[in-house]
Amino acid sequence: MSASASASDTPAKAAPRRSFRERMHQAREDAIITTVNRLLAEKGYEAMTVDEVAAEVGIAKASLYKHFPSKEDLAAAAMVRVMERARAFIAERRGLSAVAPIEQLKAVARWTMEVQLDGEMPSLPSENSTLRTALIDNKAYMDGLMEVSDQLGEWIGAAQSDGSLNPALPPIAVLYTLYARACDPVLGFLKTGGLFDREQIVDLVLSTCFEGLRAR
Amino acid sequence: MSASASASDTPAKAAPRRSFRERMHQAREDAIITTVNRLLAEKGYEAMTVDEVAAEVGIAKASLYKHFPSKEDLAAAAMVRVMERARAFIAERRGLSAVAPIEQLKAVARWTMEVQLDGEMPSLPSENSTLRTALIDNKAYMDGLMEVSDQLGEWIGAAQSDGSLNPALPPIAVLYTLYARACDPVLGFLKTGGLFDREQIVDLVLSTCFEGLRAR
DNA sequence: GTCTATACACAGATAGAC
DNA sequence: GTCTATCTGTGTATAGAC
Repeated sequence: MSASASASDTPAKAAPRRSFRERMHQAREDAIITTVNRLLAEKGYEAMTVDEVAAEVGIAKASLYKHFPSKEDLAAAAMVRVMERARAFIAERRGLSAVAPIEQLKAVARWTMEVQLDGEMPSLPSENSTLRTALIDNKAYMDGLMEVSDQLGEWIGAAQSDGSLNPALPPIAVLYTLYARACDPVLGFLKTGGLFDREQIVDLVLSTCFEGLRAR
Repeated sequence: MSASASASDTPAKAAPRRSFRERMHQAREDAIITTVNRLLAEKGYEAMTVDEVAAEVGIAKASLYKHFPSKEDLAAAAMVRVMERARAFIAERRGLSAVAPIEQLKAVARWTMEVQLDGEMPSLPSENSTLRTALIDNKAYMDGLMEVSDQLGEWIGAAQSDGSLNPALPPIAVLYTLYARACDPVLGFLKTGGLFDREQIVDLVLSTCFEGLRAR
């Protein structure tokens, strides 16, 4: 209804102009999600406050609520975006068909750990949080999770078939182990220690993950 | 001053009677810590409320604050007790001098994971929480942590010397990797999946930890 | 030391003007 | 959609009687 109020736009340019506004809108929401993402990575869902988010983004709290109806949706949006990034990364790797499956899995684990080290991995408090249930009801998140899991599952199966990945391990356990790298506290511990640089830390944890602690 | 008000006690029995009261006091605090421990494991520090603790223990919130001056102290007490349990476990294992060092490390990792699976491992939110700083100022906790780390460090060094543990890994990285088993989300994931029983889960994660994902 | 009742602060969420 | 101002619930912590 109010859409035709300012209908004096030239028909040819109507679409671009609305597109521009939507781009602005999208950019604002992107900035919000980026902030939420960082805060979620730093302090977790419970400790993050909406006031804080609004302050860091530089807008009023009420404005935030025009974009996202609740704190849960705010956090869920951040989780969805990370899942999208993961999907994009995997889709890109998928093109490299010459790479061995186990190397693909290592690449994904490495990417996950780098994201966490960069403070961009919103770690959800492992057990029963209100956020958990919200995510389960979030179609975008669950779809992304399923797609990522499917692709990883393929690589896991292939790696077990070609003998590079331990065939005795249930694929689901391997999948969970890879996901767990996203919130592995060892990365933060080693980073705080200050003895190793970013690449060394990732290499170390990647080694313990795939090669194990025991000598070979 | 008021201590001598009811000084009609027979001198011989004075100590036992005060001991009894202290036992009651200790038992109450133990019950509190047990509840805190469980809630901390279930929902984490931020999500746990003092009201909840009081309700589950079955006493008034004000009474709780007579035992522990703040929520942080409450949580810290639970962390200290777990650390004490770890120290006790390690001290016990220390007596088994015939056991290979790497088996000692595995035993500790196994114990840690079992405690977590039993919902008795209060996982502190990995990053900067108010609880973290409180623990650093807690002498009992830090002393326990140091002692545990020292003993594990000895076993790690011995295991690397006898060639069972990968000598290329920095001991500190091994230590952190073992500590990380206390909050490994893979345990909970596999438990929720319902496909494996408790022992299978522990064996699986212990295997991925020491043997790695890659085939040997 | 235990209770009931309450102070105090702050978080999530809204109202309503512009 | 953005703002200021506010409502409402809830959480930590205390007061004060017993």
